[in-house]
Amino acid sequence: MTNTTPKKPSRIQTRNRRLILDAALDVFSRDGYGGATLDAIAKGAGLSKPNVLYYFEGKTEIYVTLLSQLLETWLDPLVELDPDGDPVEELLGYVRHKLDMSLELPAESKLFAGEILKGAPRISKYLRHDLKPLFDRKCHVIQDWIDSGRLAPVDPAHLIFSIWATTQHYADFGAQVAVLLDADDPSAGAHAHLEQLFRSLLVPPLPKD
Amino acid sequence: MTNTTPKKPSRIQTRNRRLILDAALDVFSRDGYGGATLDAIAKGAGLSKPNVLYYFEGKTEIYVTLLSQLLETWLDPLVELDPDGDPVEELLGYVRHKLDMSLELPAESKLFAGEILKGAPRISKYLRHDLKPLFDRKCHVIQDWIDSGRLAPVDPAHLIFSIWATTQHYADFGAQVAVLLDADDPSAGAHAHLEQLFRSLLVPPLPKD
DNA sequence: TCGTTGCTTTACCAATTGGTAAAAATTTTA
DNA sequence: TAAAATTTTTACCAATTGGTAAAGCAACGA
Repeated sequence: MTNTTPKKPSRIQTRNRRLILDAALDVFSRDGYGGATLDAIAKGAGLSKPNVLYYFEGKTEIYVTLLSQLLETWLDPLVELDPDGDPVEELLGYVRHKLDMSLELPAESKLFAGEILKGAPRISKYLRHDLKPLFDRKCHVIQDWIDSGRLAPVDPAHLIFSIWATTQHYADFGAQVAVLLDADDPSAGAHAHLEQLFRSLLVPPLPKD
Repeated sequence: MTNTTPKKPSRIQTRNRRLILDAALDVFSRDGYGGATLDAIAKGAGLSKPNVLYYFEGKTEIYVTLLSQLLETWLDPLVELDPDGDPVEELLGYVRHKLDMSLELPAESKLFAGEILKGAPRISKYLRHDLKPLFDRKCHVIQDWIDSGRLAPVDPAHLIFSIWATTQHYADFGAQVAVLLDADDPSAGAHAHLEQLFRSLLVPPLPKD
């Protein structure tokens, strides 16, 4: 009875794979896939390059592992969108949650953005298999809310795009925001503005009947 | 009387520099600065690598030239925001213009996005010297509109961020949009949605008195 | 204590990269 | 047309890169 999943990882394996992935997040998000080097990752992890390659088959495997693990965390707030909650509050809560993630985990957001920017060559299958079904499900939820008159009639897909775009902007374009904004911390202003933006869009025109 | 700007460029110079910059736009926007190679650019331009280096001092100079030229084009619609026009229509026109640019020139948008994503290490001075003053000026215009009651009270800076984020999303995250959207062409839906999004935000609560 | 297994290091390599030197070819100018 | 200037090619290089081979070292069960 040969086991395909080769044993369970040792303590050292767990620790070092973690070290490598943490360092890789820094390097990949700063330099992009093409600009990142195994040496930089190894140095960041405090390991030698061949030692890094003992834990991962190559640069690409590190990158893909990182991204696919990331995708889960990243989609979690969308999963939590509750069909039984109050539509406007559910969506505004999602906006808040997404914005907080962008402000607190900019490296993760940037890593993902960089991959999409280049056409998602290495994670398009994850997009299709994980993201797309979830996206469709949530579009349907939003459409139901609209049909029941508890949400202004909007295009669900484009609404989600807008939420993603506006929230991630503070992470992905953080360098630009920092230059343009005199206040050092954009978070308060961003929260207030996005609340206003999406509330004015989403509140249904007439009371619930 | 020695001239610092060394003569005017010959016809060949003009043509080949154009060829190189066009090819570089493709390569840099696809592979990022780190992933791009001079060989790829040279091949794209139909020139040999040393020949490319006859026209530009190095990879970095090509990249910076491209970005600084691009910045001008990219900021042009913002320049055109007219203080004497109707506030809501001016801003919605800006949204439309910006969205059209993203849909029609995705490579340019991606190149710029990639640079900002990495912290704008090579164009931060352009951001400070060109973008920031323009940005401040236009924030002031918007604030005046608000103060005169012709625009809903919004944070001008964050409003501009939202416009940039939502419009550029269709270029920068085009790969993701393509996977998620069943319709092949997002442009119609995007235009309608952004019109709705920003109109509902910007229309002032009360008539002009 | 010995051997097996898992982890790490040293030394290395082939390919690619940005860039150069200088000759050759071409175009322009006188 | 001949000289001068410009453009292009050929041949090359040092540095970096992703990756490998294999020996050394550590841990652990029998």
